[in-house]
Amino acid sequence: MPQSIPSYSGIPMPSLRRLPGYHHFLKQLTELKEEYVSATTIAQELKLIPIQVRKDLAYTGIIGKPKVGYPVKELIIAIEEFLDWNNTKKAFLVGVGDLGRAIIKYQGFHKLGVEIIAAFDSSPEIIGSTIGGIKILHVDKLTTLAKRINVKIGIITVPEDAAQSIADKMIVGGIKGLWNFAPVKLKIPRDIVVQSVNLAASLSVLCKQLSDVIKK
Amino acid sequence: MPQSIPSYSGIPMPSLRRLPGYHHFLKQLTELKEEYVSATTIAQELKLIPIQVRKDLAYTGIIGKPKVGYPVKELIIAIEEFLDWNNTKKAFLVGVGDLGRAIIKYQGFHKLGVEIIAAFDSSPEIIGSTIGGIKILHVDKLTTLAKRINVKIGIITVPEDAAQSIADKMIVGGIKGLWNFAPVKLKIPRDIVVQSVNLAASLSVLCKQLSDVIKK
DNA sequence: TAGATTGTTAATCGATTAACAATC
DNA sequence: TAGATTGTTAATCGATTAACAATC
Repeated sequence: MPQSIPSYSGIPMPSLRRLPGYHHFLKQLTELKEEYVSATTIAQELKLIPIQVRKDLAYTGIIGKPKVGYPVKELIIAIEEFLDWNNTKKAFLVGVGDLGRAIIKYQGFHKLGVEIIAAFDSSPEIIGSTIGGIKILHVDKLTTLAKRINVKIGIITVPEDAAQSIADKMIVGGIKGLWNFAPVKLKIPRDIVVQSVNLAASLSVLCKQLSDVIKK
Repeated sequence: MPQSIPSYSGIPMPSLRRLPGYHHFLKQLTELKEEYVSATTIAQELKLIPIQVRKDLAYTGIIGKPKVGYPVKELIIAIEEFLDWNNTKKAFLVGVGDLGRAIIKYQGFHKLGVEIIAAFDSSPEIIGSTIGGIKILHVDKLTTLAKRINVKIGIITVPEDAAQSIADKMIVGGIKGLWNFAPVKLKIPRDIVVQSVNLAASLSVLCKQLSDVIKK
């Protein structure tokens, strides 16, 4: 089997990943009171080509006007609907180190419809404290609480060796989507969705490109 | 122009991104004192298929033995050499918030050959202090210091609106590779390499897959 | 109107996967 | 030896890019 992913709605993964970038730029345009925007303009800003932008946007169901472009407000809404940002999803975060703290405090995920309800750790010093309005609880409460509150997303910011066991607990608690920052390939059932943020991969690519460029 | 990337050594980007994962698994094998490993074994562990593993590994120049597999130690070295991990590269980090702190403290990047030499911020409260053995300096010193010490990598962990100007400073300072955590498309000259960690894209993909799975 | 832009259908390109001979 | 595994060459698949008619 390949690195096959649970059926998602026909959109290619790269297109899906580009959509938030379009949204971001469109939001800037609304501040400038622009009513319409062309694929050409978007492409220039994001260093893409117009045809690619049109293809990507088409997946959201938006319909543009020839000669005019896309209606900015409608397009923003189309992207948000498509990405399901309006549907708030509850999330638990486990592992309140610096990275966990950064994610808890960062306001930007609300607009993606993700709301961190509680955070968990195993260290007695921080359990009971509050960060960015979020209570830090003991990991042991994770599973039962997840079940009770019907939490859908689990954010894993624990060290590598704890990641799998935390993932297991989350899954038992009924969590369906994992956002994983630990450098591990999580072993999970088919019906669970995972996105891993692979920092080592990203930095390695940078180093490799750098050494190639310099060598040349 | 597409999202074209500076000439890197013929390896496809997806293969390049998978290499650190292979390395990680191989390191575990050495602890178990395994001498050889087959593509099949690696594939199972990382949920890939053997042929893909063989193709990826071939880029490093490793030569395996039919029927036996790949020599683990040699393979580890081949990956490290290929990714240029043995060649230590100096890095500056700008933006000492929680995320910046997390990256400074994280030990794992040393093995990728990246050494954070100094960190920068604009907030007087933390300038002068030390985090994880790293001095926090004022951003104004960034450019001249980068030039003097010959720093190659810049890590950008500042808020969105500061990212571009920091990138500019880094480039003036002679930095050639940017590791960017701000949700911005940086505008940079051709000879500069960028890897952006796009958290919004990652989380959006998760949300979309989740809503598709649940809807079904 | 003329020209810019959309959306559709086709062509290209590159990564993944398959087939298979070579080999330990 | 027989069978598992590598590495190479070919086929497939999917994303990107091109071509072009439709249209405001």
